[in-house]
Amino acid sequence: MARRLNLEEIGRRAGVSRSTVSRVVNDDPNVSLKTKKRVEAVITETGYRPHAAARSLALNSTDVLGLVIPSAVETLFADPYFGRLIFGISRATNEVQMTLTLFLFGDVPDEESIISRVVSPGLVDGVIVTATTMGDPLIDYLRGAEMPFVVIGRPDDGGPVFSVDVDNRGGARAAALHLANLGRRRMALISAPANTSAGVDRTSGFLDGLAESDLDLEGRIREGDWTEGSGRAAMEELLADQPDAVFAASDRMAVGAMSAIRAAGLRCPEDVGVVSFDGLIAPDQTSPPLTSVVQPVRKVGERAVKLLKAVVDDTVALPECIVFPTELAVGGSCGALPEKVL
Amino acid sequence: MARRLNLEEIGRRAGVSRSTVSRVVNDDPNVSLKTKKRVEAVITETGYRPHAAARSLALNSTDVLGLVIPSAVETLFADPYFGRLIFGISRATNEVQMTLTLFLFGDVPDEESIISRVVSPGLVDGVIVTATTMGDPLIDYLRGAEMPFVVIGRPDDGGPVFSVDVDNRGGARAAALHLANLGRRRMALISAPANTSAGVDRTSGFLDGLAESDLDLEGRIREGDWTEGSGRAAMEELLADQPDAVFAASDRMAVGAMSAIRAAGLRCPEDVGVVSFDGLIAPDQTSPPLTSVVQPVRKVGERAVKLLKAVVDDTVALPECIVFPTELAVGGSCGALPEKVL
DNA sequence: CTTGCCTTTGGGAGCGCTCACAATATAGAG
DNA sequence: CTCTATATTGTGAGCGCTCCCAAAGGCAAG
Repeated sequence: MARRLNLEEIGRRAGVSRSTVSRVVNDDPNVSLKTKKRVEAVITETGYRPHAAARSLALNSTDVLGLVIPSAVETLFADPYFGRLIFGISRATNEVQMTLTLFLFGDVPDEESIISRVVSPGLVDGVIVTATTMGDPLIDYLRGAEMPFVVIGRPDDGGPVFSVDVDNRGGARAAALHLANLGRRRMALISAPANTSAGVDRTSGFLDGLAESDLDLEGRIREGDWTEGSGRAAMEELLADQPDAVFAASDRMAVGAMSAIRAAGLRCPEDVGVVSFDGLIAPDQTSPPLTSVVQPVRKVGERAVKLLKAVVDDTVALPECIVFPTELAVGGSCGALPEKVL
Repeated sequence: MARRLNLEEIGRRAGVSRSTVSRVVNDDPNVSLKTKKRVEAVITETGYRPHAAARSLALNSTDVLGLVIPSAVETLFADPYFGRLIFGISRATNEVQMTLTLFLFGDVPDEESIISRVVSPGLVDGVIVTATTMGDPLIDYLRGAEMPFVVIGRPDDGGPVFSVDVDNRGGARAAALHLANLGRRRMALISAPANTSAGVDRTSGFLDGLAESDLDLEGRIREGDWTEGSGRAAMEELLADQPDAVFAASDRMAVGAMSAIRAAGLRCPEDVGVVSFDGLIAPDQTSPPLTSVVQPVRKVGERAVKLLKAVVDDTVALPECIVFPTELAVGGSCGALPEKVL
């Protein structure tokens, strides 16, 4: 009665052997049509489903991918970026008929136990790592455990890894050039944490663009922590230096900056132009709509999954770094009229 | 050389049997200290980690929980609710030393393949289901597959299920009473989708509160879809009826409503008071700060995990429905002075 | 020295699956 | 009708782990 449903049992009921049932389940063409029908009937009737763990053990492959976010403090999660990324990765994972498991680090005590699960064999076939900070030991753990992985972002050290990133530097540079073209001269920067590759790249890209325009920050720079609150605080300080434009390294920080500008009785874009990075805020969510460097978050997620699958299947030769271009989406916050979009 | 690391191999190197190594790995006290040390040394030295799938097969338990969100359209994901919920669940899962896998339904083609994975044995020990719509067949699939599950929200039909919910009805009622106490008389409602239990409960709770105050909506009701845009559109329509207050069934919709109020040249709270549900928006993110019915999202997630674990471990008798209370957090948007908080 | 008890260790079987290969059935050609 | 070639099915072994029980070792009491 309480006999566990397995290949043997299905075979018994259909009058065939375990192998034949296995063939049917796995769409092996070497089964006669008649047998196949019979077995399929029994499977539907019993509601049999193969045991995933047994399959994983035999195949030494789980069809599960992991997504590791080592610095998932709750505030960080308020950023729409992660929702979007998780969504994109999840979709792509579904598309290749795999399952996604999530490793979010809360506080330090978790860490060790999570890492040990991440790298333990037989749980996931490979992992996507994102939001790492410079010098994060996780990468080395993964290497040591021979767990296939793909990094979203730019890996910190020179070691060869597979990675998917966006052109943070180019995007930030475009933001600077755009503001310079609009005649802004006293620009300010709300940068992202310098212990992340995105933070570093966006800052240096913005400085590149300024330099090309013969401009300089002259100290009008504050580091935020991706949050709206930090953007607001940074802007409040920066306003003392009377900038005529500000580049915030993330949408959330830009929203904070805009509220600080408004609170100071200044107008955006007339008094202070704002350009941000991410492109995740819908035009009708801020007024004026944010001009932002758009990064293709979903594409990044999808590409990361495809790349990881290739790494797992060993169908890719050398570590490759894929970099997606970014694009400036002009709203009203920078002072350009939407009609004047290049 | 390329000998796979397993219990047998570790045992060979430590001069003991696979059973002894297993005992060491699982902290079985029946091992002499000397042996234990020796085995542990080999384990550290080799970086051995037990094979999760093999373990799962032998134990018939995976230590993995699933989180199923069957209606994860991308827009839905823009709501801070899900980020918060996923975070809470993830933390709680880590705390009990388990792993979380995510089943997000994208579009319909995914569905079947995802469901079949959700209910397939050996992948997860149980699942938490949230954001279901009325009549979602998923619940029946889970029942049929004998997969332990816990629903977040109120299950649609009468069938006995384990569930964790918040007091949507009581919270919405409190919102109505609060506004009525402040002297508002022409209230409007931006409701959440009527095919969700939260939508239904928040609407009926609000109506309860109005009735107790001898008030009526008189048709000033529009259904939103949780998004900011839908809140804005709903408010634009409702303004024609000149309401003096509005209750939006979610924070996001309230933010949309506030922007519609502002766009119409009206003031909040003076002309139209606003109360929302969720309590996920920081006070400094809107001006004036939102008065909102706070639901303990993280607690809900944590409780769901604990309950599911109890169901999986079979340490709980009858299906129980846990309902968390909600609490009105008074900001400025309703017209009450923060000092006047009851 | 023997006996019995408790601690510690080892070996067999089995979890449900896949794979390789052997065995059988089927069919077509001679 | 026999013989091979091919299509189809069954069997054994093994993936790495846990559990159960038997075997071995240690120790104190008789």
